[in-house]
Amino acid sequence: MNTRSKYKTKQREILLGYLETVPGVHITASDVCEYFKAQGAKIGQSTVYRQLESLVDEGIINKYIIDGNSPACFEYMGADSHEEAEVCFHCKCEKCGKLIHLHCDELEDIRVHLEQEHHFKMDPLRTVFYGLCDQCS
Amino acid sequence: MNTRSKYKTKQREILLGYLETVPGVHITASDVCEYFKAQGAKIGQSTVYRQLESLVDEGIINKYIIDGNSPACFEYMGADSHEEAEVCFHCKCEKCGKLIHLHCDELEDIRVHLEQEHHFKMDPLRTVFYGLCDQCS
DNA sequence: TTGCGTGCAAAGGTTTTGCATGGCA
DNA sequence: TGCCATGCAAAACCTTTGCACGCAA
Repeated sequence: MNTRSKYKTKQREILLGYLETVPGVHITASDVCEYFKAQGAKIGQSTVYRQLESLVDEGIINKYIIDGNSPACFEYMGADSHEEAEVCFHCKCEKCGKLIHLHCDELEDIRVHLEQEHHFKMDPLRTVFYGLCDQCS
Repeated sequence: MNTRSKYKTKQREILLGYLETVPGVHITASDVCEYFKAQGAKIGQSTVYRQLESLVDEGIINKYIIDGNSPACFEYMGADSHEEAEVCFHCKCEKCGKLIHLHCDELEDIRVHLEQEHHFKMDPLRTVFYGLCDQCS
């Protein structure tokens, strides 16, 4: 998975450094671009997209597609994430659009249940629970 | 949910008539446009998008986003899906696109769990489990 | 030196929107 | 008649791509 040859460029270092400061937070590509701009670092958006894609391939960050029109979200998983890191589930409020991420054993159970009883390998990265959040319901 | 006032326009009727002929098949917005073109019916793409959105709101069709860049898929769920019928969960295979309908108590439990423990009112009509089906995994 | 990474600009494709017109109730 | 739906075109949006240059190893 991370056998691909990788140069250690300045851009990659800055990006990784930033992501490490926001673990468990959802970041969009344009968030990253704006952070770079605020830092005075001039980095093309193509580079941002390409680096993010690489980091996803390497398993260092995860990519979430919450809904088709809003931009994809990325989340730092830690450099050691290939070691069975904690899985995260997502709930999206249909009214206010808030995104909630849950770390919950009970939800983990249903993944096992789906696989064992229904032979369906659920992908937590892609699955989003839609509904109404606390305030909106 | 389906209290919204709705005119019964010709375009809506044709669209619904088409969708009913392809239950369990995933259709894109441009598929619909091409179907209309083949039928000789001149219907703007804005109308297609707006009608599809309405039908999703009414629970008559479901919308699936397989990946952020390819177009969204729609699927006919049946006109009676809003009648508190049996609650049905959906699993979508990311590889072959197959859609699986599940009636399962254990899945029903997580809905209760999400509401009681996490104060999140999950919407089963909208929520789709993404992953790999039996054959594809 | 090799060839991957970068940056800019432009393209790509899907979906949304503004506004005048048409059609349902 | 009142209001919603339609249609056209243009815009918006995120993301990808082509190509020349720069930089890591």
